[in-house]
Amino acid sequence: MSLVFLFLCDRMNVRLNSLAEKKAAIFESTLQLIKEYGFHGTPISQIAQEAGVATGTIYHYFTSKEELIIELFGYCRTQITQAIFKSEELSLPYAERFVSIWINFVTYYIRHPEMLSFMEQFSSSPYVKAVFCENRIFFQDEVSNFLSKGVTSGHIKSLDINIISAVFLGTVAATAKKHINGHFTFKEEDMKKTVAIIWDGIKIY
Amino acid sequence: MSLVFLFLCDRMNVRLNSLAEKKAAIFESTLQLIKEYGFHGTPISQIAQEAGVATGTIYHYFTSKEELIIELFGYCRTQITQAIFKSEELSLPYAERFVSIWINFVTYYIRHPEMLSFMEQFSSSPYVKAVFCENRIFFQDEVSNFLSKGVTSGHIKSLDINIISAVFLGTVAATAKKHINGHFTFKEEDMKKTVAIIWDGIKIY
Amino acid sequence: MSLVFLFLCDRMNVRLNSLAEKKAAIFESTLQLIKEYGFHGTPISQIAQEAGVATGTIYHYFTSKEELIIELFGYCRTQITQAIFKSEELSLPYAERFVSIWINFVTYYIRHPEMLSFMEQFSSSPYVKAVFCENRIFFQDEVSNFLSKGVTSGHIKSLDINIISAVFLGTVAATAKKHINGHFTFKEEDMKKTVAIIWDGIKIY
Amino acid sequence: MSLVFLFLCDRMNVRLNSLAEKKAAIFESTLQLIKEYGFHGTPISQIAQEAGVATGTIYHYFTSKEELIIELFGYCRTQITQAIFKSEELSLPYAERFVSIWINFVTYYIRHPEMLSFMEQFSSSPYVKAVFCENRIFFQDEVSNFLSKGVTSGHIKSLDINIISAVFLGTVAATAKKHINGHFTFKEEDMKKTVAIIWDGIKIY
DNA sequence: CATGAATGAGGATTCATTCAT
DNA sequence: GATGAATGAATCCTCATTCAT
Repeated sequence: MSLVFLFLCDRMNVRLNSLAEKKAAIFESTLQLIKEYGFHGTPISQIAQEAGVATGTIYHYFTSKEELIIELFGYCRTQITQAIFKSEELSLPYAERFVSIWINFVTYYIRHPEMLSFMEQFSSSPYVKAVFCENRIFFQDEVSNFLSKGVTSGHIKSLDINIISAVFLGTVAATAKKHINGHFTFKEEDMKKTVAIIWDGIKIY
Repeated sequence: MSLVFLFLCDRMNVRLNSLAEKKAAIFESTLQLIKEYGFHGTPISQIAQEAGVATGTIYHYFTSKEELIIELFGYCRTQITQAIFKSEELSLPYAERFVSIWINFVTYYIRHPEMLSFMEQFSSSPYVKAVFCENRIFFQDEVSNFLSKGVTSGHIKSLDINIISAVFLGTVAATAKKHINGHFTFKEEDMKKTVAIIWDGIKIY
Repeated sequence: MSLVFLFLCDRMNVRLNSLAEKKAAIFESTLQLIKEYGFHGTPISQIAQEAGVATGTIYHYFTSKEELIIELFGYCRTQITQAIFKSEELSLPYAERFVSIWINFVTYYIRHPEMLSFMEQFSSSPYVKAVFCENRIFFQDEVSNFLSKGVTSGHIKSLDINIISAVFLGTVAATAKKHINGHFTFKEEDMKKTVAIIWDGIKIY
Repeated sequence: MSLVFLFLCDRMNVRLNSLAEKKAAIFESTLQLIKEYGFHGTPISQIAQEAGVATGTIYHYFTSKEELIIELFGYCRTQITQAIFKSEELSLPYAERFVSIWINFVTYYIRHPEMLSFMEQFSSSPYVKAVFCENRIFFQDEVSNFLSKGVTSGHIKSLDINIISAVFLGTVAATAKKHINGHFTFKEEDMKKTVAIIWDGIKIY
């Protein structure tokens, strides 16, 4: 490879990184602020300041605050999906993976309360409409697929996927919220007990 | 009793009624608007217009928008509690009441999507802090009491109340949301299947 | 008439006046500022300040800056029409009225340079489109009517009304501009000479 | 001549051309945008995009937006002057040239509505002040000279040049505007009738 | 009590201009 | 020279809140 080629590659990487990095910085600052001050109460100016960029810069990356919010949802979904579907757990038996994913999910939310806060606020805001066009079900792609496989593979009772997914995701969110709000500190053991409840109700003996 | 006294009583009743009625009108208009336009995007002026009162009138009933929101939360909790704990079901066996309350809850949310929308938005907004002082757990008073009784009476596994309540409330909200968002139409039968899952995981055989 | 009736009338008058007065104050402040700083370069905040009201107040009277501009055009047209069609000149012979109206027009613009400035800027801005729906020709209602009558009554050559009106209005604006810009001070006599030019070309001997 | 010299000449020509071409491209894109979106509503960024250059490039050619606008005015004046004073009409008798120039002017504006729009907006904007230092009268150099000559040569009544020029330029602009706005389609014949009006009022029999 | 005009601080967005590459 | 990302002051507009009637 010529030096020129390497040089260009390098420059492109730098650019790509800086773009991705700046977007990520904006996303993270938005998440923190939304968690603290709520969906409203987080002006663009503050997001910019916290992200270390100028107000106008935000508008190079997003055409409006709404677009920022909607793209942020995509960012969160990606982050969450990566965190809960660990490659090293792919080979686990279904029951164990079910438990693992549920616990990973709750653990991720507990470690990233700003994600939970945002996802909850987003899902009950009018913005959702904007995403429903492409994704009719929230975590359909990954979580629902995983649960569907459980049904077809005979590990899970033959219930509608929406029922199962409501139970799965509903308990994840409620558990994480209880923990974050300080009502109860869920330790590994407590989480296991909690998933056990729903796994017992869903599994095929 | 003199006529004057009756007249005064009458006027007072009228006033009390009209006060309660006006507050309710404000609450309902707020709920509808928040459902449609989100927590932000619902100015006081619009709430007033929709409720058929002047902007300034709102400030006779609530000192600020925040107070309106917080009182609205109380209003919702009362409405919901009344709707799910039906007096005619008081005598049912615990298992049946458990199922009934869960279904009543989901059904109420489905019939009043503006309530669900508000409760969800409220619970992930910074306003919650204001209510947590008095009520450390959301439906502690009623729902948690009911679930606690299940533990002490030996119908429910001896798990921490927070675990049980997370599962109960989490599935209620998730189920109602799935229905309202149009992902799945939960009929009576589907709801029964859904509660069955968590009841199976919680009950003592 | 009862006192109550008079009282109500009085209050209504006061209100109507204050509304009309406030609108007029906003209009006048807008005209002055647009004359001085141009169509852009006149922020709403400055208009408000100059008119002695708060920024937000402007938005009680006009839904947007654009609406303010468009209503301002209507205001100017009314003012101008009142100024150039003097009732005491109604009985003059056509030729003399023609001259009079032209001179009144130029004189009005010279005395109200902010009106000329606004009308010129407005007529070459994209806002015009908004008014053309209702008024296909600018001063059609009054000026064009007057000129049309000249044709039908046999005082003016049988030319298309658009030709005559272009000549009439074009010279009015150009003359006033020359005066205001300080290129030439048009005295009564000079104006008479100028109208004479176009009257000679238009009249029927 | 050495090759090096030719080479340099060539490069300089290329540069001059490309400079002139790029400036012209910027001018034309500015004119189009101003016509469509008004004096405000045409950001530098859009001008750049339409002209096929980068935003920053504009600032190689003009130190500021204001300078661009003012230079654009000069560009327009040159273009217009070239278009209305046709060399092949130099030998026509005065009366015919008068008519010709007037018609050329209107025709040019009709073919280049963006020029009329710009000239009108410019002449009623605060920018004019910047040009008035050097040119106290708008088309003094050319049009006024031509009209002055008419007076001295005895073809035109002995009126102040400002009066004559107001009538001449005022009717040109008004006529072109009426045509462009779609109020009336001025054909060659109609234009002739229109100039005739003012020529009749100005000429010496 | 009720009204709704008035307020003005605050927030979203734009855009002329700069500057590192 | 050319580029276009970055800047942040400036602008339009909103909306919670007040207060005279």
